Amino acid sequence: MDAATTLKKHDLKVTKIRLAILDALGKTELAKPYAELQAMLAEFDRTTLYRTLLALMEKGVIHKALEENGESYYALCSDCSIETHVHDHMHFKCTTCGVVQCLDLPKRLKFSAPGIHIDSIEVFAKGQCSNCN
Amino acid sequence: MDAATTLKKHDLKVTKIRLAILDALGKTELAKPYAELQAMLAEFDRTTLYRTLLALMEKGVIHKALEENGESYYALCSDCSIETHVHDHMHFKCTTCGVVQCLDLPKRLKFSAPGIHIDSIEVFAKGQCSNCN
DNA sequence: TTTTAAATGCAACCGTGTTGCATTTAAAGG
DNA sequence: CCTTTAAATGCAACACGGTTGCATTTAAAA
Ligand SMILES: [Mn+2]
Ligand SMILES: [Mn+2]
Ligand SMILES: [Zn+2]
Ligand SMILES: [Zn+2]
Repeated sequence: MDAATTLKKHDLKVTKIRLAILDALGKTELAKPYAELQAMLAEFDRTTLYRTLLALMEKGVIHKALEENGESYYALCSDCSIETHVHDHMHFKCTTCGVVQCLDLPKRLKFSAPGIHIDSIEVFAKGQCSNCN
Repeated sequence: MDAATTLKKHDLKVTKIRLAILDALGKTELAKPYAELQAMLAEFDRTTLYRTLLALMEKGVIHKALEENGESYYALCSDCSIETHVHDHMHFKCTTCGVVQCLDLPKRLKFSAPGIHIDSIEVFAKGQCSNCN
């Protein structure tokens, strides 16, 4: 599906920066750091980038893969909508080359603790990617 | 063990702000947001707070429990040192009252993916704490 | 083509991260 | 208890992302 169709499906107007963001994130499971997005989208005002990322996240088009040392990484969602945000995957960062990717989880995670109720679980792993080991 | 002894054990000089940070974090598994620490430690320069948090983390006295929306939460380590940083626990945030705590994991986590090597895993869960459900 | 709610650009403010440098201080050694 | 000095602290300064208000532009419905 092309970017414009994706936007329409999520009730988002088709605008230049939205197409550019989807293009920048590509079609892979790789996440991009905010600074890199900002650089690729330097023609747009950073406030617009900020609000567009918020809108795309809210509508389930993209998600924040992780936040580390004040740096945020963004990636495309595979199958989210404004009412359903499900991420059955973990996030992995290669400590050698710095690449961040979304990886499928072998099985659905299930934790419990006395007295508390868990709604969602995020997993973040670090190590070496296939190119670096 | 008192705060001064803890600092000495980790090769840290006993200073006012270090004692104050350990005092602020208390003896529990509860994590404190940076802003709250900053408010409790307003008598110190924020640069000193910044560098002291870095030093305490490096030496294994405290750890950053989580980063969410640009806000960092800090908590005491239970058994870390400068050469060994092991956190066999998950982090939990109550979406109702906002409390963040370190929770023991039932079992050691083990994930794998083709081609990659995983060194460490962090788990972050959201839900309702025992006071809020 | 007209209309209008939504999107964008711009200015402005805030808080945190980060570094350099001068001053103060913890604590080791005598 | 003094002296000494590496480490810690305070202060200034800058970078950068988050956030909001408001005026202008624009996507797309009618
Ligand atoms: Mn992801
Ligand atoms: Mn913890
Ligand atoms: Zn790598
Ligand atoms: Zn609660």
